[in-house]
Amino acid sequence: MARPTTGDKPQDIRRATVDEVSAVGSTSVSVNKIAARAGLSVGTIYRYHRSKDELLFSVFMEVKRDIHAAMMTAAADRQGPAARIRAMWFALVDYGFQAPGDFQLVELMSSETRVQFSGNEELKQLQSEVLGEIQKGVDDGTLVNTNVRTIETVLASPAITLARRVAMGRQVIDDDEVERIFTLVWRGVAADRQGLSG
Amino acid sequence: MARPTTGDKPQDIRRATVDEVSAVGSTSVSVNKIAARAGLSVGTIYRYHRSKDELLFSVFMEVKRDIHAAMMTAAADRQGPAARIRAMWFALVDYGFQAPGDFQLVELMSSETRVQFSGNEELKQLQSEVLGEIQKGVDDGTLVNTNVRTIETVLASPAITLARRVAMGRQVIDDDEVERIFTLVWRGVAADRQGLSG
DNA sequence: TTAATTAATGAGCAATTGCTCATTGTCAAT
DNA sequence: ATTGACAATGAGCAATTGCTCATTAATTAA
Repeated sequence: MARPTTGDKPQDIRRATVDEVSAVGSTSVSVNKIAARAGLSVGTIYRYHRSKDELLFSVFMEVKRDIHAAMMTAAADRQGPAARIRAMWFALVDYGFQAPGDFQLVELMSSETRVQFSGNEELKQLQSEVLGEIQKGVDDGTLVNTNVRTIETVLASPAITLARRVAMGRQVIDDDEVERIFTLVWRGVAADRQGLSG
Repeated sequence: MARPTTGDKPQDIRRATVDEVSAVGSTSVSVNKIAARAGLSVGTIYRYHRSKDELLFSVFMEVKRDIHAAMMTAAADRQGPAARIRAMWFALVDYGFQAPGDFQLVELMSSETRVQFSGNEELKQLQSEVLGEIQKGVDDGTLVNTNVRTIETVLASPAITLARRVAMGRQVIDDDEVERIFTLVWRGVAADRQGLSG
């Protein structure tokens, strides 16, 4: 008894938002242009989102969830902290390789001071799940016995750097380089040396 | 035989630009607001800079030079790659602590695909000086024998992450955390272990 | 004084922004 | 057919943008 939605508008909007943000930046992005890119009218965007801020934050959260899910799925069939963390790390980098725009959106929006960010419970939840995986590694002696956040910083930073480079198309990064970086990072955070070559 | 400039306008413009960019982002920044923040009129900005793009890029380059100089100065009186690289690393983090806005501007502008960036000779020069320092470490056996760019990525990424956190005021980072992070990173890139505790 | 030269101003223009809302399209039930 | 309900449209508004340029301020040389 109503006009049905044609196509998958939310998905179109998300795709257009990611494309536009990764093209012009998260702050100078324009709703009018997102609508044009999605092949929709502005009004339609405002049927699905209350404001520009809400639109950006909602797409940001979707992407965050996807990245988190990719990491957790990769870890799912691995046994033990070493294999799980390695799988999560490569999943993170891989996500950046396959969806550079998604990654750039997250990066750009994280570089801003947004009230919505600090204090968001779901965001905290995702973060603590990752820290939990690291904690297991510390507990069983796989990882060096230090602050989990410290370890997380050392692990995540190069992964983010790598993914960002791909997102910017600045340079091509081959699998060997990714492997080399993980090797160095793992040397740093692993408690003992497991098959290292000077 | 002409009206003299009063005050240091270029410096006022730089400060206002850094503040405005770190407040609203590099793409949505407005020349009108920079002028207002600097206590100048728009026209004056355009006496010193040809366009908005040129203004942003010129301030970006100034900051880049400052950061580079801080690293090189810190390394100047150190002997040997280990001490020099350590000094450079802490100088980089320290810069981010003391001038968060500067750091945020560099970060935000580097996250964009700007034609001016790739192909800029001065930028390449700064980068190659840093890589040269690392190369010395590889040559004399201090650092692990792998690609210098790989080592640079592993070293720089957490430093950038740290500085960004400070820039965003997201959390307070004490000296111990900085030291802990450097310890882990150095474990990763150093050829042998020098006084490490599991 | 007067002329020449440069510094600095800020009203204002064309273009673009986020967002609204009157209108039209499309379905199910009557 | 007609009606009620929702989906989707896009012209248009008030505000803001990057930038211009006619004007004024401040100085020295003649």
